[in-house]
Amino acid sequence: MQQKKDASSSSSFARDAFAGQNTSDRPPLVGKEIQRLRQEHQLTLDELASKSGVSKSILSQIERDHSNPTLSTIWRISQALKQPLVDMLSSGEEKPRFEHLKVNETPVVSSTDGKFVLKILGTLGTVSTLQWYEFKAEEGGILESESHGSGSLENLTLVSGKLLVISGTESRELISGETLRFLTDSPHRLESLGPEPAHGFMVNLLNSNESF
Amino acid sequence: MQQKKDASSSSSFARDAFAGQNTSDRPPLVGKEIQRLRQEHQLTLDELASKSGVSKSILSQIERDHSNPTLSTIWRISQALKQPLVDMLSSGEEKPRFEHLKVNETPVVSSTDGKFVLKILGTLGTVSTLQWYEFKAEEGGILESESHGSGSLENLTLVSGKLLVISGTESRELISGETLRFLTDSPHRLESLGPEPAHGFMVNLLNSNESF
DNA sequence: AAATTGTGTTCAAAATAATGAACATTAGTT
DNA sequence: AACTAATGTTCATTATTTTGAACACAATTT
Repeated sequence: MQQKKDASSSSSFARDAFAGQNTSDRPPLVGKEIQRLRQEHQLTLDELASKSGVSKSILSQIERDHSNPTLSTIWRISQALKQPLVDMLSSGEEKPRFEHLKVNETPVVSSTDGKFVLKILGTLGTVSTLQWYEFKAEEGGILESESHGSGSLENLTLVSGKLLVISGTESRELISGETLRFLTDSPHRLESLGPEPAHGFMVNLLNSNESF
Repeated sequence: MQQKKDASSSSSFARDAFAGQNTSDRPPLVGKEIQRLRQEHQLTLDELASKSGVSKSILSQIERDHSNPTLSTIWRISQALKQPLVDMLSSGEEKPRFEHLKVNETPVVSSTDGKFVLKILGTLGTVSTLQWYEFKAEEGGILESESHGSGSLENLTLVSGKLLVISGTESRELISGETLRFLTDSPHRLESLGPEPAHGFMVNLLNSNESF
């Protein structure tokens, strides 16, 4: 279907009015940043076009935030400008100093029987993979996990209750206040021994070397 | 112009064969990561579709890397999953290149009056620098810290009590069950507001060079 | 000043991302 | 097993991005 695109007033992507600032309720505006980088490298649109393989015309539009670029387009531009893709996006995106997760916003994972509940407190996937959780498990609650990959490490700290940890053929019993680190390169299992519910904190370091 | 899109063999975006790993000569494959996050939040495609405003069908294709999403599409998904856009992209992207790691500067954690107690649960200094703690602070307990370096991030989860967090000029009040992440590239301060003692977990990512 | 060259913008056409509905598949019940 | 409900995939259509060529404009040269 053919339609006007560039006419100044009729683009459904028109956010020209906001071009100055990202108010965090819209996708980041990458135009300014791309233009800045291009000029920093002293490239013309033509030159960047041939370096990146992205057409000159769309570059022009992207720089003016008249187009909503595709992931692959952004990526090709970032390559040509030797700039980590992520930096290009984050520059325009305002970085909230605080990220405040309210109680009901914290993602929760629970075992099939609902007796073992994990609250996902945070993740970091950039370098190696890191995730941390708060867990609560009533008596008998069981959490079974597959291997997290070779070199992966799990760190448990028990605040209250009693917890049985089995990894591979070995097992340990944790009591309140203790911390246990163990390899999770094989299936493993946590079980709340009760009688009071197990409560604690878990930090997982996933070794993402090669596959994931 | 009309053309087949989804037929398994004929997409110009077809990189299915490479789906396992990003060799950094292609745009990042976000599918796996998006799917992981969606499942972590226990959402179905329908649910994520309505939360994000992105159609179910394109979500399905994006998760399988059969489509080359638009910036705004990725952004809407990241919003619905409460995940910084940048993290979603970087996870699949750059492999753990070895970046120059600064010497592990252990932060000076000063427990001013002894009312604020930090238990060091673990550290990881090899990759990026990571430390985690359990803390307990009776009413009025104050923890003041210097900057941990630019790009450093602190993650607090409060299990019980009430906590006031001040970083730079901003401040937040945390209540039981909430999580707060904030930049610690400037001096910051935690204060237990009581009356019951503040108890929680803290994860510090020091100078994790990637903006979050 | 006219011509030329360099640079960014717009146009019509082609490619493809996004949508909503229909379809397929699995999981759970009667 | 047959039905149903829930979830994911594919289809036909629509909306948009992307492209290459033509255009406009400014700066420099002759």
